[in-house]
Amino acid sequence: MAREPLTPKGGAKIADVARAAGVSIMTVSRALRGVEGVSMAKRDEIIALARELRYSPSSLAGSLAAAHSNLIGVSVPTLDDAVFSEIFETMRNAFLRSGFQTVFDTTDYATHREEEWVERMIAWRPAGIVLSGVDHSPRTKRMLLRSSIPTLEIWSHAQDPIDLCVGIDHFAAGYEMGQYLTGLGYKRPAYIGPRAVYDVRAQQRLDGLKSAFAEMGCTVDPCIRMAPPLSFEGGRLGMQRLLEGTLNPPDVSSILNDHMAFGALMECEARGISIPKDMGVVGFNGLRLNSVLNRRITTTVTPRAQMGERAASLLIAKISKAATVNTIKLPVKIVPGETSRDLQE
Amino acid sequence: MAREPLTPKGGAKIADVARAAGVSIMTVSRALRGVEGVSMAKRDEIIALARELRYSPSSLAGSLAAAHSNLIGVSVPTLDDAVFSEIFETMRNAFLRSGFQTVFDTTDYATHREEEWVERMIAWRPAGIVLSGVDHSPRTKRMLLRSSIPTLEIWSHAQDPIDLCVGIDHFAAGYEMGQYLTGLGYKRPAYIGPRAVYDVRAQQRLDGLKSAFAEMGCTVDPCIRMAPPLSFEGGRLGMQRLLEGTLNPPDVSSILNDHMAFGALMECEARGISIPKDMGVVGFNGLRLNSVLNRRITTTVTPRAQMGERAASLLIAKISKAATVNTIKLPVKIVPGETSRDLQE
DNA sequence: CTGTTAGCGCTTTCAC
DNA sequence: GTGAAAGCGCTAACAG
Repeated sequence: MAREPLTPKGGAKIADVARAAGVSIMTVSRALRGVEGVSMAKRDEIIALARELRYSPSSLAGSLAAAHSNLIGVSVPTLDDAVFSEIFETMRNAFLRSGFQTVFDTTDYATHREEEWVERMIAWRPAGIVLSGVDHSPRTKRMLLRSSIPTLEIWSHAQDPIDLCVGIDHFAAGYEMGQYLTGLGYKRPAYIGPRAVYDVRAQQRLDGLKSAFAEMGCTVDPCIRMAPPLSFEGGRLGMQRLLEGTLNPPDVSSILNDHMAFGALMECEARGISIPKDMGVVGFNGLRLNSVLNRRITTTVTPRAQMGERAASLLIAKISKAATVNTIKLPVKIVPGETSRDLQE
Repeated sequence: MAREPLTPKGGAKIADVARAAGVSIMTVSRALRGVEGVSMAKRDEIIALARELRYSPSSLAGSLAAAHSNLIGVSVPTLDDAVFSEIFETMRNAFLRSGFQTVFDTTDYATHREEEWVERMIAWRPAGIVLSGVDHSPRTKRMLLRSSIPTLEIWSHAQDPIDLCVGIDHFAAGYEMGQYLTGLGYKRPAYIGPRAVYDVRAQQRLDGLKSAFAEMGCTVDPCIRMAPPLSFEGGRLGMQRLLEGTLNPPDVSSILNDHMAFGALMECEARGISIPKDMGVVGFNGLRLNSVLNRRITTTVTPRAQMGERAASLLIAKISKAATVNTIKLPVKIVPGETSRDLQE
């Protein structure tokens, strides 16, 4: 057994601390974990000694022996989108407060990447797993279900959650925006977004939008499909494509998110198209950028921070086997800006 | 020993697979890890059997026994800043390609949070650790040094790296921008950024800027110090404060990053201040937003993707004990936009 | 190519 | 309050 010891530079192990303190290994273990059953005096002495010996407990050994870890795995499609970095940040903070360590990966909206990640993650026996943004492969679902690891889906209010779910109703959000726009008198909407397979939630919103317009006998056309990154540049490029591809521009453009919508506005500005006079533009999410614009983009504000908060507490509750609901649906809010107007006026 | 087994739902362990295959545990271990020393036939059979039994290997047990894990810990100050999410994303991808799993946390620029994170991280005996954006506490350095875990500092070109380092020279970057601006004839610069203690790198850039202006007998004043989030809103608010606090506005404002600079531009627009006629504005980083603006912000482009790439390969090289350099300094590039002009013309 | 032995560093259980 | 024994699930080392 001549292999290098796992502990840094052959650093102190629990046995070394025990020897130094003249107590058993178990007493050290209890003292360091703050578990009942050690006299105050001994505890303090042991803690001081451990520090002196620069003892660093091995989470690997600890979790293996204890049959549970404090790891929580979180998967998001991308950090490129401000939405997911906000949701993620809130969750991570909440988990940290409860003593959990977040392990994390991005999937680029690819279900097979998510599947591989779930498999790797399960191998670490985490306390919980959070999935977001994409639909999951059947194998992903199966693995998760069998693992009996508490699992939470965030962002979309799933109709058929694996376990727990916190999110918004994307179809309804799209529908509401559609109603708002038809209410203003818009009749020839266009759409700029990702390819359908790429982002299921976006597609659900588009379906909602279409549905609302269909009630007024209108179709959403054209639907410009962009490749990632779906941010500023994608929006500008999308609008360029939209305008160049038609002789009869739409009266309103619904765009995947506020950042893309901003890019689109820049393209309009460059072409001398006046918004909202010549065309309406609406985004999605209510991102921070919007708050500094002198002419704000009409958008649907999503409750990202709240979502992260609620998701974290729901998952933590489940991990500690507290009884709770399984599903939370959060509301969105349409916030009119100066990129749309009432056509009847 | 009546505790619940760690394996999901009492799932199969390596011994179960061995029994089913009629071979020893070691043969299964070798077959599943793809290690030399198992006949093709047996290997395929074992793999099929493992799949059938839904065997999920425990990374906990595996890493403990093997005395190393495939975890890499990465700490960034914040994901709010597009810069760090880009660097992080590139690194994470590179690590993944090499079979490493990224564990991650944000520190909000707080050295004590970084210190706590490093302590937790070391407990997992990761293959490597990446630190970014902040100066480290003495205890953080000591822990890392003693742990003998390969450590890489990214973003800043540290003068005294713990181990490996990939970054830019922030002082030089600030100085270069200062020279560029004095060259254009600017004489009364102002600055909008974070508090000095908050972000050491930003302070270094400011020092460089000051230094260049000092050579022309000019001082950078006022320096507006904002609290986070240092994004769009912070920039707008900062410019508001700057303009309201003086009767004699600066001839150029150097702003922490492009997003803040954009916010500042919005404030100028609202007040009827024409940029660059009445005042110059420069940002930092060359963020994506800039690429869609019709009037781009003069900025310093930083090589984020390259930084992440180089950092990952350097750390991986060190982990596999390949000989390499310890430090890489990357160049930045000033890209003039339409928010500054030559005052001599 | 395959198996046996001896742990990795810690926590559980149970006895004192 | 404290300790001894018995693993957690896996891999390194060595012997065939």
